[in-house]
Amino acid sequence: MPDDQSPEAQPERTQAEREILAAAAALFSELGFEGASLDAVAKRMGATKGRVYHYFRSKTALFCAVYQDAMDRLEARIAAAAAPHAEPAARLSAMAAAHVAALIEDRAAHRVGFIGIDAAARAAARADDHAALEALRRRQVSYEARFEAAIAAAAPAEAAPDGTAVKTFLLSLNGVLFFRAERQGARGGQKDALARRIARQALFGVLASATHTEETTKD
Amino acid sequence: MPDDQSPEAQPERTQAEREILAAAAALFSELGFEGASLDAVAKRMGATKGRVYHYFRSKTALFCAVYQDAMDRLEARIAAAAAPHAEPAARLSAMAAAHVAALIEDRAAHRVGFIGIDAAARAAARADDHAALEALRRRQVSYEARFEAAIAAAAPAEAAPDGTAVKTFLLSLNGVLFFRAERQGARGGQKDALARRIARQALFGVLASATHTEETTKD
DNA sequence: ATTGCGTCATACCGCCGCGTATGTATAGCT
DNA sequence: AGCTATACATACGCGGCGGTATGACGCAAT
Repeated sequence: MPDDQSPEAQPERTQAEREILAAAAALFSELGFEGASLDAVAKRMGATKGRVYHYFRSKTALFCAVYQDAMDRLEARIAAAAAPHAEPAARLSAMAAAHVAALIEDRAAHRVGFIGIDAAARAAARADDHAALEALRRRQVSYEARFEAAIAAAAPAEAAPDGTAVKTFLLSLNGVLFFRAERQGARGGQKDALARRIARQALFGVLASATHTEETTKD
Repeated sequence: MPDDQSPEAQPERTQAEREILAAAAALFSELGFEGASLDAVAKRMGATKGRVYHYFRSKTALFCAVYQDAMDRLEARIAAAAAPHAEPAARLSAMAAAHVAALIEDRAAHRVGFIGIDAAARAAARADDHAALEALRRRQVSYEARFEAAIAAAAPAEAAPDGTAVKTFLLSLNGVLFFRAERQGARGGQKDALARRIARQALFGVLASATHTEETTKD
């Protein structure tokens, strides 16, 4: 079995590859996986489809490359943000803020993965494309598991949030991907402040809701 | 000018229409607007495309009908849930729980509107389709404004949540649409309990986060 | 019986988009 | 100078899908 699907070893991208990936991320983000045609991706770079197919086997492979690079950068940032904190609550807070900040920058690539991965899986014909998409899904799951563990560590031991609460928490963080890109041109400090505000709101939700659970059952 | 686009007066749907709408809601929800073909919708009912086009002008019109009916039911439930409560906090809590409960049932139709409305707008060619989609968007906005007002009424007056907090709150509620349909076959009581838990988590997030705002700015 | 209308099914057109096959220009190597 | 590999552009095949045109079948009214 060839190990050409090694999910970690992506030594470097060519400038030509990065240009294609940037155009693909932008168009996949705007129009979705099915809505964005490879001709449109190529035209965005002033090129034609032959160039895209020279570097990527299929539309699905291009999709996977976009999201895989985004996950590389995201995981690096999360690891860097979580490392200096030993206190569980501070760790979780830093992770959440770093997660949202990473989504704000790199917005296009993360919209791609969050919204279009199902569509890509349906359109995939080749077996290796399916395998690459499945690897990406597993990577999403393991990434979310890291947050689940951080939440469990930060929450009071007698009232750990359940799976639904964790999913709701993560969706609150990922909600920035759906915000209209109107105020996209904010300063770096603005973005960090926005990320921290969203992270705090989501954190209050999980922790507080789990603390005194099943109290106000009646309206 | 004919007033056949009256957004409120939908006297009744035929049985044949309801069957088409149900099939369309299911397929649009599973495959998205672009991924679901009208042939597939028809085949799901054991019919052909001619039947669909006999009752709906276009694919976009079918899409709009699905979501419009769902919004009719949703707004009716919200109004019924909010009516008996005069206390702002209780009102908001009841509205949020009713919203999530309505999304859990009617899941397919609401996934359609939440996920596929942009794709439908891009694919729309006819002018009346664009007008119908625009009306649906305005309806979404006015619906969310109702929650925004309810939040402002329930929050302490000196710290009203801003637009970002409100959007994050609504996305937390709408997160159920993204949950995998694995545990879909839950009892009615289970669904209500799930809806209340999600609503409580989202509520704790907005209100608590807004109350002592900008406190833990540093990690 | 005939006419007309509602209710579909069937057949077909046109377009678009993925993928491929082929040509071409440039750079590097010998 | 030739030979080869890289890096594209161009052109085409082919299937799928939205939309339309046409026809068939039943039923109700006359």
